[in-house]
Amino acid sequence: MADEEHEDKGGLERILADRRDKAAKLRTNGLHPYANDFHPTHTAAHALEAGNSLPAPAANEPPQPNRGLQPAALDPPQPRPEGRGSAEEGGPPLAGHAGEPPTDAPRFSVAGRIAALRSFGKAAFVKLDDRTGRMQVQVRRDVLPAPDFAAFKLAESGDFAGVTGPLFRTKTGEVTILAEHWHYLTKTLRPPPEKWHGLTDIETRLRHRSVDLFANPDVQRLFRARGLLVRALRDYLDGEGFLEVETPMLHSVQGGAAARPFVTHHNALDLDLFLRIAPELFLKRLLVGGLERVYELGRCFRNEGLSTRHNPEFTMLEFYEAYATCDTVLERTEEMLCRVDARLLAQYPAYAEGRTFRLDRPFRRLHMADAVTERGAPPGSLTDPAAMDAFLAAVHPAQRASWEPLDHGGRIYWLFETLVEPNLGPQPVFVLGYPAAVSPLARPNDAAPFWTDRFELFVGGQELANAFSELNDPDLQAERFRAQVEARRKGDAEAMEYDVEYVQALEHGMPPAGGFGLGVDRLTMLLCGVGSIREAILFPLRRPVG
RNA sequence: GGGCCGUUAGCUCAGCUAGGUAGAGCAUCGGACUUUUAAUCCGGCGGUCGCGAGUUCGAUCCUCGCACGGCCCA
Repeated sequence: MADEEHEDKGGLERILADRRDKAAKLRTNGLHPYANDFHPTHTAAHALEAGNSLPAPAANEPPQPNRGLQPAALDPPQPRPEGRGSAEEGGPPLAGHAGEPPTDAPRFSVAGRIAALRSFGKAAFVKLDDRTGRMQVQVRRDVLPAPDFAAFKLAESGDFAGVTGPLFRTKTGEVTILAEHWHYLTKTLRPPPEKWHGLTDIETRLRHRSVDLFANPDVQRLFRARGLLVRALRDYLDGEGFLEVETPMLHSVQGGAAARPFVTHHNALDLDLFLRIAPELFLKRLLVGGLERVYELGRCFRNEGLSTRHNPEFTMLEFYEAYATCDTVLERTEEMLCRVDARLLAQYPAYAEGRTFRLDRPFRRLHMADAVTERGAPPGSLTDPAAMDAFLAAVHPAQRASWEPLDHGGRIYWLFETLVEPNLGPQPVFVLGYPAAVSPLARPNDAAPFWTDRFELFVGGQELANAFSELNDPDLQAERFRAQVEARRKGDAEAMEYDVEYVQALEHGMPPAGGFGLGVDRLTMLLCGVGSIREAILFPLRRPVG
């Protein structure tokens, strides 16, 4: 059949043709190669739990634990009556092997993708993967009806199938379904990746995430963990009385962060729009409106380069809380992160291994002014621009081009980024007190208005969160916007635009508030030990093929 | 933008500092096999060696350029 018709064809082409032939043969046998008429009664994990009460095999070799995916969130095991499933009692054995189920044993219907298939001619072992794990199935010609066995013979790894039958333990102790019914569900045309090494090439993995997910259990686990993290963040904030909201992603004014935006166009209005770089200015309008505690978890877009830490679209959490301050937000940050991490580790304890940091409260606090002077900046340079200029000229002449255009506050922040940030170490640390010059939306410190009440949280040496007491003085905000506009005029493409409507909203009165922003992709990277943001995003931006 | 490394069968990789137009394992196909755990055994099929130039009698291999990717730096 296939081998003769297609023997002149090359590798992949041949494989596709052979598999299409099998699909055609299924149809010839009256079976649908893309059937959708099988209803599983159990997941793999549930069936395995049920099988745990089966007696261990009598064989000499010690029982082995079941292999396969770590089950995801599931109900606890159901207690089962004693004595069920024993090979020594019940109906007549189906064949001469130990550990076989009695005829009155309960039946389990499980469906999934064939992850492995070991055939012995008249019998076979099959591994079925579903969302909860991996279930072993034994297929035997003396058990299956003849049409089912014929259908099974056309199965290969990657296909989807459903089986029904009782549970038993193999001689090695693995809980297994003895298939009394084999139901073909989906024929796959493309072969799955190599069964031992899997799919490892990062480029292929990202371009074919669908394959990556079913071929690499770690990847599926990572995205389940990410989903859990997102849920835990929501649960925490919901529990604290925050309202989840959705604000525009299409902005007509660029603001809320220092970043270059994507530009798009609305045809009907003939209007250029920006994809949002941050939701901040809309969320704070909601405080003016009286919502008091709001958060948004959603996508932001920044037109920047790609790196192991940057994807042009990324997920950010921002929350705003009336009557909160930088200090109370800091406390909340510790609490939220510790609680979220505890939920992660309760379900996926392995993510604690290999960490270089511990989320133990309280996190270290470090004032930027102290951090910079500890690294050699003369204390006087923090208050005296001339002293700062002299210090930079003496110590960092080679980087003059990068610090010279900056104002005094900008130079302090430059020193922080240059001297301190690379040496923060892996443990969590709150860096407190940012110059107002680099914090156009933050409230100035009452005692020293050159500074703002702001912090950034660094963990694993990476910036994770940013928060501050919000600036709600409309006139001062207007002044800050004017400075941003001036910076844009001088060529700073990341500076904000003057947001007239936002200032007007502040003129209606925004309650004093604290605000917070967190990179969800980075949180995932950090807590799950992933080195690249591309790994933590299901479909990171790639250059199109061709 | 700069430096280094990579691109060989559907997948994972050898081969490249001996230049003689390709190998292994898995998958797949044919055969054997009713307790496997990367099953085993026997026999097949499968490749414009990333793309384009150059050197050479001859290039997967050497040289140059390009594309794509990875890591590091800015």
